[in-house]
Formats: sequence, C-alpha cells, structure tokens
Amino acid sequence: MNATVRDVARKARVSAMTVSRVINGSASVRPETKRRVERAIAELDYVPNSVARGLMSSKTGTLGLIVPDIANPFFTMIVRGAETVARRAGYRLLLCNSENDLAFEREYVEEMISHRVEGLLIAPVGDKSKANLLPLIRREFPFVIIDRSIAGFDSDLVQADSVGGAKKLVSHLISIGHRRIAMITQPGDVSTGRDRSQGYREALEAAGIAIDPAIVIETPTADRDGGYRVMKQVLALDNRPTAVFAINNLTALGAIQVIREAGMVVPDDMGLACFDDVEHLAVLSPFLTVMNQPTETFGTVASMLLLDRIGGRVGDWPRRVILQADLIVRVSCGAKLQTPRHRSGPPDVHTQREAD
Amino acid sequence: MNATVRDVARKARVSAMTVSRVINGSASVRPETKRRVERAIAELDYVPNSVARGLMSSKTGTLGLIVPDIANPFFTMIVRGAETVARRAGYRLLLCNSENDLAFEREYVEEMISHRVEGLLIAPVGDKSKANLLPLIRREFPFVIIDRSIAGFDSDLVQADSVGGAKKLVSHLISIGHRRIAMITQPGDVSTGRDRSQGYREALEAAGIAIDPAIVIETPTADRDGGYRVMKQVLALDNRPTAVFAINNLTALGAIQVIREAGMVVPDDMGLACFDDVEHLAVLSPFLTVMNQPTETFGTVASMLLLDRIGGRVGDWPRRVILQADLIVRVSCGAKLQTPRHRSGPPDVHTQREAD
DNA sequence: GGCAGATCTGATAGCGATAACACCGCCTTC
DNA sequence: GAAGGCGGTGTTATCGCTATCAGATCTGCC
Repeated sequence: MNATVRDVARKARVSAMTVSRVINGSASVRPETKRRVERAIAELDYVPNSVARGLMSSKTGTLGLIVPDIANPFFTMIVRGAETVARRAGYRLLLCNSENDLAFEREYVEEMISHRVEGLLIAPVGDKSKANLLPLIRREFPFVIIDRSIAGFDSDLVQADSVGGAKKLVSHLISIGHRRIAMITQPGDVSTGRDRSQGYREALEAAGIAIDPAIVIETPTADRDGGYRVMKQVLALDNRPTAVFAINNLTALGAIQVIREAGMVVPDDMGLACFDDVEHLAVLSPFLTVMNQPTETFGTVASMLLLDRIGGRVGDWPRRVILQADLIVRVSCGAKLQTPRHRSGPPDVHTQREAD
Repeated sequence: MNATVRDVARKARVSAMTVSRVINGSASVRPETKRRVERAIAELDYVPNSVARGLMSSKTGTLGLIVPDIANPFFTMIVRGAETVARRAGYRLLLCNSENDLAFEREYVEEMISHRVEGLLIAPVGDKSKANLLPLIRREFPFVIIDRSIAGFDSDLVQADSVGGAKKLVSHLISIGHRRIAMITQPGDVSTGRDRSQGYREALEAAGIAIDPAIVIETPTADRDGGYRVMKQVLALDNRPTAVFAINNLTALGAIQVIREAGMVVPDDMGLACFDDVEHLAVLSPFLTVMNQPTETFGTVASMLLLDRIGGRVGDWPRRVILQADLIVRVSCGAKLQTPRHRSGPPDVHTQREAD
C-alpha cells in the first residue's frame, strides 16, 4: 500500500540509494536525476518510513513523557511546555498517564525503552519510583525528572523550591494573624508532600508556634476528592484551625467544597492557601491565595535538559534546576488587599503580588 | 548498549528464532529451553525493540493525536479520554499541537504517516484542513475527526450538536428577557463557528428578533485574547447589547475581563453565556451559564471509532457520532435561579457581588 | 520395529532505509 | 600520458525482529 524507496527507484530508473540521497540531500545528485526522482516521489505519494530509518540510525525522533494525569492543570502546562521545545527540536512526544500508579509507571518506562524513544521526561509517582527508574540508569538512558525528586536518587531534575515556597506561604498566613493552621498534605514518600510539610513546620517554628500533628493530615491522592475528605476531618476537630494550607490547587478546591457545604465562608470562617494557581480560574474569580509555580517552564526546561543530554552536550553529573515559585496574595487567606476590586488592566485583575 | 535477540540467543545457546518464540509465545518451546532463554533475558536486561518489530509487522502500537492546543481545557479532556481508551487497547499516543496553523497541521499529518502510526485522531484547524487530510484518504489511512467537521468531507467524526446547542443557549437568553444579544464567533470556515452562528440565528428567528450583523463579530482565534478584543468592540457600540453569546469558554473569559475593566458587572450590566464548561472553575465559582460538551467522551468515542477502523471491524461508510451538550444555567446569563444563590454560605466574595 | 504425525529448533530471507565501499567517467596536473 | 581527484551512481550489508520453511527429535500406534 505504501510506496518504498525501491518503488520510487524503479519508477525513476535509478537505485534505491540515489533516492535516499535525494531525500536526505546527503550527497550530490545530477540535477536531471534528481528531478526524475522527485517526480517519482510525487507520483507515488511516497513518504519515507521513519520506523525503518529509526531502526538503522536508532534515532526515532520521539521523546517519552510520563505524567500522573494530563488533565491535572499542573501537568497539562508541563506537557505543553515540553511539547513546544521538543517540537522545535524536531521531536514528537509519546504521552503516558501513570495515574499515580507505580505498576503502570513501571510498564510505561519499559514500554518507552521498547519504543526506543530517545529520552524520557517523567513526573514520578514518588520515592518508590526509584525501582522503576533503575533500568534507565543501567542503560544510561537519558531522562529528566520533573516536579518530584526521589530520595537518594541523583539525576537531572526540574522542580520548584517547595520547602521555601511552603514556608513563605505559611509565614504569610501567620503574618496576617493565623496561629492555628492545618495542612492537607501527601504521604512522606512524595517529595512535594515531604518538602512542603517541612516548609510548613519551618514557618511555624520560626514564629514560635508549636506544631500540632493532629492538624497535619495526609491524603493518599492529592486531588479534589482527597482535599474533600481531609477537610471533612479538619472541620470535625474540636479545636478547629483558622486556616488551611493545602498541598495543591485541587485539594484546595475539594476543601472549599467542604467549607461551603458546612455553611462557612472563605476566608471569614476559614482561611485557605495552596500551591499552584489555576489558569483561567484566576481571571474569572481571583480568589485563591497561592504559591504559583512556573509549570510551563518546568516542561520547557526539562525538555531542554533532556535534549542536551541526548545530544551529549553535558557531562555525567546530574543537573538540578530549582525554579522559584511566586506568592500571589488574593482573598482566600484573609489578607486585606489594598487594591480596589475593579482596578483595570489585564490580566490578573484582582491580584496583588508580594513585592519582595 | 542494548541487548538484542541475538545476544540473548547466544547466552541461552539457542537460535534467535527461539528467543523470539519465547518472548511472543508464538509457538511451543521446550520448558527447559524456555527457562534458559528467560534467564538470559533477565541477565542481559533485554527489552525487545518495538521499532524493529514495527518494521516487520507494520504495527507500531501508536496512534497520532493532533489538536490545536493541549493547554486548552477543552482539548485537554479530549486528550485524556483518547489516551485512556488507547492505552487499554495497548496503544500509545503521539501528541501534536497544531496551534491552529494549517501549515503545521500539514506537516504533522505527513509526519504521522512517516512515523507509521496505526491511526490518527485529529481536531482539524477548519474547512481548509481538507487539503491536509487528502493524503490520508488516498492511502486509506484510518483516521477520525474530532469536534470540527469539514465542509464537503465525509469521514468518521465525533462532535457535538453545535447548531442545536447554540439555539438552546440563545433561546434561554431570550426567555429570560434579553432581546439584543451579541455573538463572539469564529470565521465561517470552522464548523463550530458556522454551526453555532446558525443556532444563534435560528434562535433569534424563532423569537421573531431581527438579526443585526453589527453585533455578530468574528475573532480569528477563539481564545481569551480573541474574546477580549471582540468584547472591546462590543462595548464600543452605540446600541449596546444586553447579553453576549461567546463561542467558547476562553472567549467568554476574555469578554468578562473587558466587562470588569469597564467597571461593569456580569450579569447586571451584561449577560453572558458560552459553550464549554471549565472543570474546577465551576466548583470554586459556579458562575458561567454554559452549554457543557462531554469533552472527555469526545476523546473516548473517537478512540473507539479509530480502533474499530484499524481492526477492520467496520465497513467503508463513515460514521458520524453527534453527542448532546447540556445547558447548565448559572448566574452569568442573568437568570433568576430558584435556589437562593447563597444557600449554603456565600461563595467567594467576587462572584457574590456579581450575583447581586 | 518402523512409520506417520506432532513437537521442537534452526537457517534463511526479508521488512525499508542507509552506511560503506566500489566503480565509472572525466578533468586536472606535472 | 599516468596518477590522482572528484562527481555521480550502484552494490552489498546491516539495523533487530520474525515469517517461512526445513530439518531434527520425539511420540504413539499398528
């Protein structure tokens, strides 16, 4: 069904090699021969088979990308960033949703090796992903880890300063009067959970506030459902906190649902702050106080690191890129904003960025 | 660097063919031989090369997916749906962002053919994409079109009932008292723009309202920026409309920005309704009246159609799946909701004001 | 015991593209 | 005029895997 170099060669009355040379411009071909070949290509509607090419050259022109969930806006932006850079470099992305499942992740890593992608971008499930990544190390397979570091594992990595960011965010909550602050966090084997919890503790300690383990609650899944469940527990506590620090935007949304269902108002009855802004949402309803991570940049930088590694343009040592997150103070935390409600000028109408 | 069947064969003291048989279980192998081979595979950390396999069998285990922009929540959900179904069937997705650019689209189609994906899912740029898709037809390449149909082009297709949906939405605006309704639309060579404009006209005609071309304004890009620009024009009109029908969620967000910057309030000063809900956003701020399309289902159904076609389980005739969109009435259109808006405690302060 | 048939295994030949080399003219160059 | 160079082209072998066929070994059965 599909024409091959040989078909083109026959039609143009040359050898397959000459056709290849015309396609790749890899050597000079007599203008008239070239024309004949080009005509044959057009007539046969010939498209080179990059699978065959990939077999010869072990260059498949593809990169693998494994994320827990593309539909999570956080990862969506990472995908977009990664895709943009990859495309410019002539690469396509093979997309995998690990669904935060270690077994899936393992399979995908193996499948990416099998597909002979030239490199792998991965936002791992957690510390236990280490075992899944060892095959990559063994093969000296180029890969870059995104967002979550893995304890005791050195590799190229792009992430945000979760400890610092959490500390800043919680310190802000403290600065506007909150003393009893709950945290919705993730199990300690996910670096973002671990780091943000640490930032939380550091902020409290710095303010001389005792840490109450009863109001630091873990959710196995950092999504809306998880936030919802944990917030239910928080509201059931005897000694209710006045504010909640949610590990990410989705858990915060779940928490808001619970708070509203309980007939309470954010921030009057309960302050709220979290990691990760939600694009678009900020336009319609500039409400959540967040630590905004440069998610798209995670993707672009990770791709760039990966391409460098594929191209052999870097040494063996792992490169860790730590990007800064921005504190965006809006109303959910209970801060009094100086700006009027309907100031003009896009994009973040009701947003005040901290000026430090 | 990577072990091959031959390496495994040598180590297990069998032929490459036998190794292949063990891997694929394609023929019976003596248990003891099998064990030797499996040990060799484990020791060499052998992973079969699916590129080579793909060359032999022309089965690459990949599908192509071309969308204008993964970061657009509408397409994100399509990607997720498509990925889920593809994965269950043992396929990976090769992701392409066409950026609504016909030239990019053309390249991507060719590249997908070159990569020998087994089928292609594509949300086309518009009617002009026809030329880009002809190579697929010529090769009888399996593909499914998503969201936007192409004038004069028959193929497998999944989309929503844009005409009916728009009619329903605009009729709703009329039913709650709006008589002068502007529309932010897309050029007529994109089916969603064409169809929704038609629904808009049908609704007006049914209500005996004359159509004023001056308040049906096109934006070349149906994104926030496009909505922003068009809404500026709308507000500059002498005879301002009382409501706006935006072709999708992003243009609606852009429109809201303009309205707010003008010191106006939705829906009191300007009603607003659009196609496409925004996940998460509805939780935080149930504000926008929308026609909600089952986006994830677009992806899953399209994948299913494609897999059927690849598997040769269907005839030649094209299948068109039209999914229903749901009208979700919230406050932005200006409808008086029966349930008190702040029944379980007010949502965030800003939407609260808009609801007054 | 011997033969048909089943079971197991190997050799060979591609899938489609291209690297490496060989070759043929023809032009320089001394 | 022989040696060398170079542009243009073809031949061969190979990437890693597997379809196909053929050979080897074993089994059951008369």
